[in-house]
Amino acid sequence: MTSGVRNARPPQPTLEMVAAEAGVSRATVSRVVNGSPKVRPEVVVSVTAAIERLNYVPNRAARSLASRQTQSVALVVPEDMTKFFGDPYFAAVVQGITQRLDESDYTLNLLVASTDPRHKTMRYLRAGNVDGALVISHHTGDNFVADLESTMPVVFGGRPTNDSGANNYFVDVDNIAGSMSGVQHLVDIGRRRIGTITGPVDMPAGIDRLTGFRRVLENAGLATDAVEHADFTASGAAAATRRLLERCPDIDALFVASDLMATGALGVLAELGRAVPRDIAVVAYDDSPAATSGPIGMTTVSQPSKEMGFAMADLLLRLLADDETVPHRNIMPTSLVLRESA
Amino acid sequence: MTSGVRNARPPQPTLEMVAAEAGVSRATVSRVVNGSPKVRPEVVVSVTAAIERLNYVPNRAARSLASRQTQSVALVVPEDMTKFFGDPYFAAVVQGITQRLDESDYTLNLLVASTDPRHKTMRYLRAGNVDGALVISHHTGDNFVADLESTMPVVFGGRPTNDSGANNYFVDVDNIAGSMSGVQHLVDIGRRRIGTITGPVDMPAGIDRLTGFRRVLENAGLATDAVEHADFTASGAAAATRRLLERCPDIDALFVASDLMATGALGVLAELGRAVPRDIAVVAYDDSPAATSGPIGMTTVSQPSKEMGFAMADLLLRLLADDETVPHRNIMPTSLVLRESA
DNA sequence: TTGTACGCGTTATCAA
DNA sequence: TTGATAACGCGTACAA
Repeated sequence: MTSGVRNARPPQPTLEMVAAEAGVSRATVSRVVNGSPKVRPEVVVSVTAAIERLNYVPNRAARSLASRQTQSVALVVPEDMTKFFGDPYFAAVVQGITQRLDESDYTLNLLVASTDPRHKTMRYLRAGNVDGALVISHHTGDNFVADLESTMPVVFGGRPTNDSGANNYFVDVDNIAGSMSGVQHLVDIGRRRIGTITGPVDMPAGIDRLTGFRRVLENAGLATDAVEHADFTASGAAAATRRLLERCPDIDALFVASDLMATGALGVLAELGRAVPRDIAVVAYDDSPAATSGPIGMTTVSQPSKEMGFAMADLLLRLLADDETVPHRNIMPTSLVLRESA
Repeated sequence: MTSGVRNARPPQPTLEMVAAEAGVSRATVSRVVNGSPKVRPEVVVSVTAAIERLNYVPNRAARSLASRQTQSVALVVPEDMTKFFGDPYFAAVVQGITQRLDESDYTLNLLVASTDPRHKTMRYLRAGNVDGALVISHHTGDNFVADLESTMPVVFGGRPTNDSGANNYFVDVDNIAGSMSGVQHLVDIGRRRIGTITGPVDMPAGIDRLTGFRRVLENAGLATDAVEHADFTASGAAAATRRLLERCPDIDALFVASDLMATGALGVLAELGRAVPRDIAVVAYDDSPAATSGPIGMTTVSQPSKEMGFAMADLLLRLLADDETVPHRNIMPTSLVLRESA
């Protein structure tokens, strides 16, 4: 009932207190905490007991200040929250990352911000909050990454847009080959008027999947004009699909650059009474949960999103451990998964 | 090309360096950085210039160690990643939280972990990484919160399960009243055999929404046996719906405790050829994007999820600022949104 | 194997 | 208004 009681929290125990409790020096306690081999077993036992008794947990700020490392890494996502939460692709990547990190002592800091990535986020990063960074979903305009790389090890998910120096570390799939396999399937089942809903053309994944689309159609001697751009969201894809059908009402197949966008496209097709796959066959990209959660299972280009997250984290951890043998790029395989939509 | 170059990153500038650059003492630079009013304007200018020149950013560990605060708060979610990313409810809450935090100097640390919330997460929290914590989606078994509260200010999203002391701070809606409004609507439109798919019964939101369901039916003199429990996931709800329809094939209405679960239920109903709302009217809960993204718009109990996140963050920030006037609970309003499903 | 002593980069308390 | 100087809690040479 007394006001002010709220802030009357007991101070956390310190190394000093544990040392006193165990009757040794701070240094010895520190050694025990950090698992140094050169401590007498009996001392380890008594110190450990003291730690338990006091419920001691090392202070991270002090530890980080002294050791010059934080034992945590950041995942930087230059998108807004709704996009981040809306696309199952991100969920899969994050899962893979945390899975790898859970095997280590590192913790993850999620930095989702399109609004002002260069200021608040960069400040946070440069303030020594993390030892390294993972960057996914970056766009051509995101030049903050250059600054970042001069500060700490960085691993990209997806080929960086500024990969000129080829000194970047990244995990990716061959988006061109992936989309080619999907579009080729549409050709193989006899479709001749094929359209596409692309991702943003300021992102490698958007560009490359469009390139694959064009390449297949050119090889097959088909028209490549049925193209509409979207933004990797369901609503954006829905609008793009409407535009495309208005401009090219005769298409008999559609390659959509992500599962999430395909849900939007399929919604419009259903609304307009175009039967899938009979009237229009649809191939998507990702093989995320979105591919199977709708009324009609999507034929889609499967990429190992979760494994990519895992690989990114693994790469970064090895970088942080000064592993000299890590390869700069890790290109993972895609495969076409056949379901109902095509 | 030289190996080892990777780690040749320039050291971050320190207060000391800025002081030398500006020709003043560390203390003065510190004052400028922290916006102290008692520094000569001309000195402020020259120090600021030096800071710019050196691209200085204060080291957080050192600052945190000295000031005994971190300027960051945690959002603790005792669920696994898939659940967290799968439910739009969480997205909305996180959005609200970040929105409030963006107006402040605090940053957010997301801690999502059902696997081992008491060990790694609690350790992280107790290591002084954050000044306060937000807890959402907590279950009866989550007794780690007691420890947490003895360490730092905590604000809950949803009435805490151990709210005996009534000393907790939380933001919530009246789940009983909310669900009552939804179920009453089903009664009002003439439905007489009403079932429900509940949330987990170890969570207040699950329990209370079930209580509201029972209360309305009892008031109306209707049977309350058509109840199946689920876990706030689409697939869990789908399975529960199948069980319910097998046991009570005669139901003409269904109250589902969340929008996400309703997507699962609606899928099963469609699959089984039960027309909605004609054969079975459906009322859901949340009014998240999931309520309008499917083929049939959901009639649902709307709760201000984003605003709740905002309010939680606001409450915590005021607690951290030693605001004595903050109320312990903030109960926000719900409203029934009528769409096609009922 | 253990303890002493210094340094990590800031904040905060004094004097000046 | 400014500048020494002592914390803050921990890691780690170095010495014992």
